[in-house]
Amino acid sequence: MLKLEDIAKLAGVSHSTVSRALAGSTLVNQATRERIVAIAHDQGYQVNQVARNLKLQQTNTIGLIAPELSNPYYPKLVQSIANRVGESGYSLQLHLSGKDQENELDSLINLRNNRVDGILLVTGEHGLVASEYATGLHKSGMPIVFMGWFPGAEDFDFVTGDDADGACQIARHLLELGHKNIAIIGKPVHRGPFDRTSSFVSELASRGVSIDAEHHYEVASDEAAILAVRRLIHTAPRPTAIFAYQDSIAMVVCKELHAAGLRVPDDISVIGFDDLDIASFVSPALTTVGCHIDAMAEAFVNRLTDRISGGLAAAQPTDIIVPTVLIPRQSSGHASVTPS
Amino acid sequence: MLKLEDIAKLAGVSHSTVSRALAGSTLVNQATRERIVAIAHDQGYQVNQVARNLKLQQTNTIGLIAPELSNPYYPKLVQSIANRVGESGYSLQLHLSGKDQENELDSLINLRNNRVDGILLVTGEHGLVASEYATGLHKSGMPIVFMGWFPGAEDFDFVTGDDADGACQIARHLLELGHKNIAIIGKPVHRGPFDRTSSFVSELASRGVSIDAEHHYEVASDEAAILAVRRLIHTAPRPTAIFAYQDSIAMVVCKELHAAGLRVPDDISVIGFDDLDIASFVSPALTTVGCHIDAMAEAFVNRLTDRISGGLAAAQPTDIIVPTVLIPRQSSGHASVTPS
DNA sequence: TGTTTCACTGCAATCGATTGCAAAAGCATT
DNA sequence: AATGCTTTTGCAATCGATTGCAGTGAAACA
Repeated sequence: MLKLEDIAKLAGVSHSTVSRALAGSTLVNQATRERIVAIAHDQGYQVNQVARNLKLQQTNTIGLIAPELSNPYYPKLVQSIANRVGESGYSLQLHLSGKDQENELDSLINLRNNRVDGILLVTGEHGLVASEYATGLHKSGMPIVFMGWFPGAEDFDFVTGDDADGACQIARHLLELGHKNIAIIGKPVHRGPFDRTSSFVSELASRGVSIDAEHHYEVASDEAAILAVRRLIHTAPRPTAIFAYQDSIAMVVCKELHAAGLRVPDDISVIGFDDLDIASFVSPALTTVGCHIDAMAEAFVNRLTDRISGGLAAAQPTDIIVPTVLIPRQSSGHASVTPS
Repeated sequence: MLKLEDIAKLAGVSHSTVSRALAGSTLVNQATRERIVAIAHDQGYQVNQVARNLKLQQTNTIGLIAPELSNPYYPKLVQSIANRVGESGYSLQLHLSGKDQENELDSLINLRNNRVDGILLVTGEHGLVASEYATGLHKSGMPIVFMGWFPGAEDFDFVTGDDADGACQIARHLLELGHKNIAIIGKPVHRGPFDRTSSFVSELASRGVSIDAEHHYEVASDEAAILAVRRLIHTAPRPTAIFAYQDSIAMVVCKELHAAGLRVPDDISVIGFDDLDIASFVSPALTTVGCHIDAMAEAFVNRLTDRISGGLAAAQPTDIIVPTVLIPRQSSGHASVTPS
């Protein structure tokens, strides 16, 4: 592997001059520079980034920690992020923290040891698991931007979709369709000011509709969601609509309703959350809420690169809330008048 | 950020001794070593990998190039690979080469400049785009392992699923179900000895069934697949089964058949390829062929790490063929006797 | 011709680790 | 106490870049 020294010998100059020439410095004679550049090009010289990183104390690398790729929401996000990171001239070091984010701490340590210039941390359902270490790292000057909300997120830069508003939109959508008897299959997580379930409930409440306690489930797995559906459909009166915490649950719900001989949306409407690509493929296509994920990824990455370049060094941490929109498809319809 | 020198001062020894102590070398007195390790731990010292990488001429980083994450096949693969890479103690640098692998060359250059220890290159439909550069890089000693087949793949280590056998299994499955009038919606790519379409055709031929030319489409997009379906269903006699090149196409096909009022599998059977997670979610659940992706990822990563550690330095490039299995679900059934 | 100026170029330090080799220290043996 | 042998430690080179500072040479001016 060629180094500066080798090019220097060929050009009959010192390695310093080669370094300057390749960097396009005006400190080197134009003729000399062109000659050096030509030689370097001929020889296929490429800078050794490792050495460069050590000297410059920066790596042009951004670390990304995301929980997993099995949940189809994340690949979509990671794809967008990777594209933006690449466009910004950084390399991406990817760490999957695991479904329960159990590797989050290790990932952070690893990224720190590798001296990445900044970290994008996508928190999952468990919030910020390695919060102590992350806080220390952040305080010691490592730029970190979070995606998702967790208690204490306000101390950092973070980006999130406006899930609360999305949930309100769903609530209004269902009310407009005449639903009054609505069930929730949520998750046992609470995202504070961005919580889907509580926003949904309070929006309904503000319009005079309340959720029956036996129509409100918090499920931690697909299996639990199936059980919830089985119990829900035997309550009387049966709910005419189900709000599922996320598309992946909504899909399971639809499947189970179908298995039970109920038609969606004729007998029961189902609405999800996230706008997964698959949501439009299932039958019936899922009514859902989502936000423009590219916009979200762009805000995410830009905020980090701004922090890295120091332009925002002194600025207070801020949150970026990306709007969500309702995407009505086939799984939601008018409330059935006579639940059979 | 603390460095060896700092710990050395605190311990009253030289930085060399600290380095050795932390590496667990026996060249340092046990008592001294324990004292140093304790101090380093108290101070939260972590080695600077960048400096270490420069000195050791290795980065403990593996580069992964994959086309994209929009096609749901890749996230599944990337997840498995990332897990294996992590378990092996390497970091992962991810590059998405784009749907048409247009960034493949840039990604390779970047990985080389960052001196990754080895490269996992997942080729897409376009084969190896940056073949000249990749070949040169490989010859110059960079370990590279490929996933997927392309002309010339035999010169490298590569891993692939046994698509040819999978296609044969589909052929036999359809024959057993009594299908004789079968259509193909393939892709205009040819994967040589692992080609799905040609294996499918020849397996059928060897059992006395041939494909009508007007029942054989090569489509490059979902839209083209839809058009193909529209034309297929108006041919007489209408085919009783469709073999789709991949699950994502099969799903589109099902959707379009449904829209045309045809029932799957009662009127037409549909079989895909890849065993995407979604395949079991769509209705009807898709009969498909897949291989154990974890096994494939493991073989992929292990081969690379073996090359890196030099154990296989002299060994000839070899291919690893991962078996595929048929997964019969609901989208395939007995041939309809009287196509309406 | 001697001096000043300015455009280039090279020397050498630096980034933070690892490691061969030499030196020092410890200990036993005579 | 002198010698020899081990064990332990430190010096200094090295990895391959970047860059402040000093030095060179030529042109310009007196």
